[in-house]
Parts: sequence; structure tokens; C-alpha cells
Amino acid sequence: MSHNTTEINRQLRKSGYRVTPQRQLILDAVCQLGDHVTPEDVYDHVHRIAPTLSRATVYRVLHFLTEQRILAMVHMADGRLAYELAGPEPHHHLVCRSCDSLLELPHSVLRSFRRAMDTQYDFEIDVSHVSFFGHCTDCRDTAGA
Amino acid sequence: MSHNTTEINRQLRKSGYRVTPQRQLILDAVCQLGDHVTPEDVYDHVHRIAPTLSRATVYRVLHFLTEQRILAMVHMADGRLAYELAGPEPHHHLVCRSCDSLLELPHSVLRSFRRAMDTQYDFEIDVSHVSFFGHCTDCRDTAGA
DNA sequence: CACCTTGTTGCGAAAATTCGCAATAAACAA
DNA sequence: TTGTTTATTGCGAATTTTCGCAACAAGGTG
Repeated sequence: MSHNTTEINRQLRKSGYRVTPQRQLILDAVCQLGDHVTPEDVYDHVHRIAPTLSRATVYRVLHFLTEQRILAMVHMADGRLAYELAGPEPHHHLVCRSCDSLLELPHSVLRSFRRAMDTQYDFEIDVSHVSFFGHCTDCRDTAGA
Repeated sequence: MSHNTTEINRQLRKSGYRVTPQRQLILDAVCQLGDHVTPEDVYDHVHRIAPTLSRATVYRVLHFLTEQRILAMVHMADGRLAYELAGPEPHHHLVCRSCDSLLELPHSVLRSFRRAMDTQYDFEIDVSHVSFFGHCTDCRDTAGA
């Protein structure tokens, strides 16, 4: 999956933020590395290209790009965080606590649920990414109750 | 909220695990400290009672009790983890990304959704606790789109 | 192009979390 | 009660993540 660089840059500048080479490198890295990439994945990748780019910056930029809704935070089964490109069409995950596998869900399955939360609780669920934890086909039998 | 100590102890021993003073202290602490307590909260609390109880043990026991479904893991908006007593009747959270507030949801709101995931994807969503992120009544206007 | 303003970075230190391993102590059997 | 087994703890080191602050540089202005 890819991202529209110029559009993102415009959006950032319009909000008073700056487009730095570090941010571009990190965003590119997440993009290339695929789904649910960890901060360490990103650091390893960008560090080869820009050896002075620090770990702190990786964490800060990942956090920042998530706030800007350019990336989405993915909770893994063990509690660790990963990131992925938010993209125009949201999607969601079923995360297996046993084998750590990820199953992708189309956004449609959440639409009615989201609307219900909106009307009943006046709470706007973040559409960019939602994770559910549980047990997948292969693991639900062996995992016990 | 409280927990049935003897029942829990019996369950642990039956599975081949041991009931240690550390585990009891930590479980009591989570119980007393209420919803979404952090590892540091727990450590501060138990450390007064048992000064030799180490941080590593706190983390390990919290993780362990979660695996045993005695505690439930709560994802906070900033990605940090907290814990709370799982309890017999599951409940869920709407977590506001702006003000970090927690709104509790009864289990009923998830029932149909859970059944749908079960039949459509053969995936059993963990009922003990689910968190949704987004923006609450107070923050949804100011937070922008 | 030179100059400001202030958002960002890098660095090193601090804090949070995990790991490895020897010592300890639950649980159970006799 | 004593002994045996092995799950669990504590400790210190390693790793991951965050913080504070001075130096830097992106974006705007004249």
C-alpha cells in the first residue's frame, strides 16, 4: 500500500506542522514494511538509510503520525504496539491471543455497531482501526473454554 | 469489587499453578485500586506491604492472572496497559483519545456483534473485555473531523 | 536571499518493561 | 512432619520507551 505524499505534506503544513526528512523516511518505512510494523522494525529500516536518526524520533513520529490519522495504532495480543498506514478505507483486525495471527475485517462489519454507539452514547468510535482479541479457528478448540 | 479468593485458589491449584503470597497481594491490590490500574500503581501499593516484592514479579503476575482470565487487560488511549478484575459479568470500555476518560459499556451491546463474528469468521471474541477508541461527547466537537 | 519564529531532532539520562538464572518455597506424597 | 519436585521469585542486566533540553532547521516574511 502506498500513500499520497504531496497531499499529506500539504495537510501537515496547513496545520502548522513541518515536513521533515525524518518524518518522510519513517512514513515510507511503515508503508514498505506492510501491516503491523513495530517501532523496532521501523528503526532498523530507517537507521540504515539515516544512521543519525534516533530511536526517540521514531517513537515520536509514529505517535505524531497516528494523531494526525495518517497511521493507525495496532494493539498486538501481547500488549505491544504496532502501526500501519491508516488509508482511506478503514479496516479492522481479529487478533488471536494464542497464535498471534491477524485476521482482517472489512469496515462494513462495524458500521451498524458504530452508529449504535454514536446514537446511544454520543461517542464517536475511531473508524481508522479497531482490534478485537480472541481465538481463531485453529486455536479455539485447543485453547479451552 | 471483590473476588472469591478460595474459588480462585482452587482453580489455580487444579491447573498445576501455585498460590503464593505475592500473587494474592497483587490480586488484592488490583481489587482495591479499582478499574484500570497500572503496573506502577500495583507496585507502589504492594511494595509498602512487602518491600522485597520486585517489579518483575508485578509484571509477571499481572500477565499471568490475565492469562488465567482472572484479570482483564485494558488498553489505554496512549497505548499503555492497565488491568482490572475480570469479574463474572464482562464489561467494555469506550476510551476517549482526547481526554483519556473511560465510559463503561454493558456486555449486552456486544452480544450480537460477537455472535456475528463467531458465525461469519469462526472467531471467538474474548468476552472479558473490549476497548473502543474514539472521542466522547465533550471532545468530539473540539477534536475536529 | 537573509532573517525570524518556533516546531523538531539528537543526545544522554531516566523510566518502564522484559529476561536469565540461581535460590526459594508451594504442593503433594509418604 | 520430612522430603521431593518444580513452579515462582528476586536480583541484576538487558531492552524498550519516554523525557528534558540545547542545537538545528522548516516555513514564512520582507
